[in-house]
Amino acid sequence: MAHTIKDVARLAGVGIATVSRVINGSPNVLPRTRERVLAAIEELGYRPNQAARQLVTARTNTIGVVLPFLTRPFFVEVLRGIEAEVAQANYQLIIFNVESVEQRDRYFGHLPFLGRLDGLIVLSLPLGAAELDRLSKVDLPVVLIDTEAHNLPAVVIDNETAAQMAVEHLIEHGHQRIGYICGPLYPELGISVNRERLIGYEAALRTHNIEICQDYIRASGDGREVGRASTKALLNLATPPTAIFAASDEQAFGAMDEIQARGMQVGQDIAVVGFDDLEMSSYLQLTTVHQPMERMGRSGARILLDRLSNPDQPAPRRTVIPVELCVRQSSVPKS
Amino acid sequence: MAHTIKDVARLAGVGIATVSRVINGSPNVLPRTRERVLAAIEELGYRPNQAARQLVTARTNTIGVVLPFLTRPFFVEVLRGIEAEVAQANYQLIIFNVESVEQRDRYFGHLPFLGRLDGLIVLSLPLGAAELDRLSKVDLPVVLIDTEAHNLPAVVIDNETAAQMAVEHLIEHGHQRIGYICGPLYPELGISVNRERLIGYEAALRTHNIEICQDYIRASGDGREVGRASTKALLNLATPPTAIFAASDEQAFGAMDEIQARGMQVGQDIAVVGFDDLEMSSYLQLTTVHQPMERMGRSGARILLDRLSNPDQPAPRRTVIPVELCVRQSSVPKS
DNA sequence: TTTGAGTGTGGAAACGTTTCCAGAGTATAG
DNA sequence: CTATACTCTGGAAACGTTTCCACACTCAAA
Repeated sequence: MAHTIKDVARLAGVGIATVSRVINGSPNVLPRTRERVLAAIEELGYRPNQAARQLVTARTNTIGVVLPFLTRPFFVEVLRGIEAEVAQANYQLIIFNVESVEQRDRYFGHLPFLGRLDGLIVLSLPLGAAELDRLSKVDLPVVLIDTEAHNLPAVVIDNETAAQMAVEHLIEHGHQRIGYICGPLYPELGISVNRERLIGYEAALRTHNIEICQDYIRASGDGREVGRASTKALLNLATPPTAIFAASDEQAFGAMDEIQARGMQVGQDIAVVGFDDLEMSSYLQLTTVHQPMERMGRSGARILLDRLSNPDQPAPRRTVIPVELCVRQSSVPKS
Repeated sequence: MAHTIKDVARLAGVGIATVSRVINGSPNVLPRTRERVLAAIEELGYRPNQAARQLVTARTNTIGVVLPFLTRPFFVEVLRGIEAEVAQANYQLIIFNVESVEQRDRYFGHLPFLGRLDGLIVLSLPLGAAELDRLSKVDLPVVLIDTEAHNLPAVVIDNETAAQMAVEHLIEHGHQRIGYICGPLYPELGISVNRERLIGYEAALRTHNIEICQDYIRASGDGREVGRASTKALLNLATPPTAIFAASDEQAFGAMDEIQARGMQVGQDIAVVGFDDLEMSSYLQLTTVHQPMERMGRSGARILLDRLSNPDQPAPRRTVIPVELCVRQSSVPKS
């Protein structure tokens, strides 16, 4: 059986309160007393029981993160940032992976993490009125990343402006017929980036008095293969676009696959711009909007941690992380 | 303030012990009593305090996973399998990401998770004598995935045999000069797959009386770019290999990059075989050893969970997950 | 010397559960 | 009608901490 604080107290010849003070770094302990206690702790290999500690302090030193599709690079990179920041602050990180509507509803319906968490990060998942309502009732500090909701602190990028920037880059390089490929505009889990980026795409065209052609907009599914299929459809049009803006790098990879499979040159014959800047994108020379994913994770985690150590101070309502366009050969071929 | 079991008991007009019995599904409760209690729980929105529960039961309902490089696809896929299985069993999952030797030593030196976990999964990280010693002292159930250690249950694949199979596939298709590219044989964290796969590579050659040429073996770093560099070195040899076996798909992608950059055809001019079977590998038509990553995660998690619910029954010492070779055009061009 | 503040310490209450134990009630067998 | 067994229930102990409170002591000021 593991030792308790009483064993330590007895061995050190002090009271349990003093041991507790030593453990928690209270200043009011005589140096020689502290040393005796530390020696006893060392000798017994004593470890404070976390459950007992939590029970009395009502803190768990744990934060949770709910995220969709643990497997997709974007979410993993953000998670990595969160993990780094959380570990550094000596908190634990519990993850809840959501891959279906039922799972999401299970988590937000039952809130199974309720007693176990000091705070929660929700990544990319939009929260509906029901979820917000339930969350607000239990007063658990929440921070959102890559999604927004009334009144909750959020770390986001400006998808509209970023997309507009990407499309304007294409326009500046002489393109007038620009396709947009993305995943479903209204996906099951309600993730809205594809919609927001569509708005930016349309804004760029409108600004330059280019007519918006519905045939150039293909919103179907996620992933590389679907991106390739969408591109195939675009290139089979009577008047195909000369440039393609993809709402994700994975889709853009698919576009490049299709272009190359047709014996055409990416950048030369058809320009491609993506969104995310995955590790592979620079290898493939894909022009893309760089999202600082790890930084978004760190930023969100930090906001939550700050709020935990400083409960009265309000968290910043909305933190916009700047993005930038990485211009590579897929849109501007080397001369 | 949140309600306690006492509030529920008072409202339902029963004792706290009865409420506890209802919560924990004890059979000896009169149906109408149970209903009164459930109604009270519902009305108050009562949730049992986890810390109090843990304190008295000495169980946390949480398992931890220590894994390196949260960002690499292989580890993420395995983690996903673990998460799925753990969530299904109504356990929480705490993750500890290790990206440096210091971090690993911090985790295994202090075992900061000690009081918070019912069990631990170690993914891919080899454990030294010191770590094993410490772990055995604290009697925390441990399961290893993709790594092995004296006496601890482990879920692994047979890297040697798998590599041998991959190389023999190349030999059968007429290749005699076969290169092997991989990450460092003795990396910082001690991960040993590259070494094991090298042994399989050598065994295949030896079996077919092919001389092992040290120039054909390039162990440098991880990732796609390094794979490309290794391939460049191989192809610049006076007598370059006609086939390349890469210890990871990421490395194989780099090899394909370099081959294509030289205007040669993958599969036609140089054959490439990888290891992992990432999502992208089928798109790129890469022949590769398929590792059922998610399944490995699930399998390891299940072994741990079984052991937790059944402490006396010994866990299977070594579970070997079968792998298979996925033959695609990178080694056998379509005719 | 007395007062007062300040420092170091220990005992005990409190946190919210689970579970042991005992008791009340009911049904069954002798 | 009593003895026995079984079911349902409630009180209270126990889990291992933190923290409140009280006490003893030291030292400086009055």
